[in-house]
Amino acid sequence: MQKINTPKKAPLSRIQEKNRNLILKAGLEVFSKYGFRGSTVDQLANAAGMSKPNLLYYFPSKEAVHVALLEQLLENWLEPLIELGPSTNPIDEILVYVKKKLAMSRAYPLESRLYANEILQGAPNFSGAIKGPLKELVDEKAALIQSWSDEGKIAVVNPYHLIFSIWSTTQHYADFDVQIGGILSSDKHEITKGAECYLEHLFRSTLTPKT
Amino acid sequence: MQKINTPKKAPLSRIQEKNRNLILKAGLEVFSKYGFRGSTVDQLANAAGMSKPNLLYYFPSKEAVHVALLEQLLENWLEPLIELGPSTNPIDEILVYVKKKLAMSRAYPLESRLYANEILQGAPNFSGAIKGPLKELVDEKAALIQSWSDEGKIAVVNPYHLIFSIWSTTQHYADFDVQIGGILSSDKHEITKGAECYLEHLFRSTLTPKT
DNA sequence: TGAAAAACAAAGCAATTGCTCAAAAATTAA
DNA sequence: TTAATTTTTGAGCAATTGCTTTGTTTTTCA
Repeated sequence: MQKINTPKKAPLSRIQEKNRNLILKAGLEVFSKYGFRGSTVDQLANAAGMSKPNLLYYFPSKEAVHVALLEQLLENWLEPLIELGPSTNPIDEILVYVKKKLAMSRAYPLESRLYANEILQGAPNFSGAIKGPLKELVDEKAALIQSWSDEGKIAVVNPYHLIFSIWSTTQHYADFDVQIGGILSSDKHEITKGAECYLEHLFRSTLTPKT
Repeated sequence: MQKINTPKKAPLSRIQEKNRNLILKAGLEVFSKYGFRGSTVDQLANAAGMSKPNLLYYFPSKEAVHVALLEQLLENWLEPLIELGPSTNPIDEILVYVKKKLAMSRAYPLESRLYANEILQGAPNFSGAIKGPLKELVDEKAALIQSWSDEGKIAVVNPYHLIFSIWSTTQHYADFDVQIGGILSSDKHEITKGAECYLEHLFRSTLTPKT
């Protein structure tokens, strides 16, 4: 099959590459903090260190920056779940997924908040991705988890709600960061260690079958 | 001690009562969907069914509506946790709390999203409440849970992270509603039942001490 | 080196923002 | 009824919004 449908893809000069990245980085900072409607092109341009018309020279509109960010986000978001696969030790396999998600919350809190903002506002630019690739992937992995459950290798749990609880507990440390920091006085590293230890216990005891 | 510090508290006429409530209801709808910065006074006035100047006759500014909502929110928010108290059966006591939180997510999704929006944006109008009343309450309940843990009545868990995981898993069903609805095809009632059943298992197995 | 192309930004556009003003309408109290 | 008070709004304010126009500067490459 030939690359027929690829629209003319000018190969991006060095300076284009650099500026697009600056803009996307700025967009991540601003959109993740204020949401799409609460962010302004002025803020984006300031954060990117360039003039407003120059920003709009690289992206046709504020929305285009947002969409580009969301598209890029989806890949990273799906990746750890994609890696969840058949294993002789399903419990550990799932726990590895939990730890990857927690590590991502810690390494990419802005991305997590960008995602949370988009979903909170009704996913106006993301509902396609949710009902498409995301749903497909989750269905596939839920079936895998269900089979482990059927074989008695893990406890009987609803695989969808299991996945939701993994998402919510791990992302919570990024999205509700301010709240957690206000309640716990420990430093970030301490919190992450506590979270990892707790979540390990939480999901291990849930997944371990009753003998 | 006399009520000396009470500022002049005009007792609100019937019409004031009605219109303030209309505005707060409108504010809940709009702010929970778009966040503070993404919402406009026009939207508020429209949703409240009154003219813009009339809305600003009852609240001095857009921010005043937002603050009033957040203040009201804090009480409802704390209530279920306040009710968590000494019990001969700590595990069930905690599970009751989980169910109350889940029920609140289902009954008041807009409130949950309003709260999530505020935290996501760095809690500009809420950090006082977090570091004050919220932290105090959580500290108190964490100590209670810790004592149960020390006495061997529940498993050894970090009580703070336990509470965070209860918050995150239950609120997830309100805040990420759109995502869940996109992945699960079941109706709302079915989802809530599944969630309740799953969370019961999740926290019961986590809290049950190893014999 | 020089001409074509790409990158940039000052100024400005109509529309929208949060909010005010002045005056009209509705309600209340005498 | 009438006068005082409360409630409501059309019009409009300066500032900000997303984006364009227009032209200048910089880079590319022959």
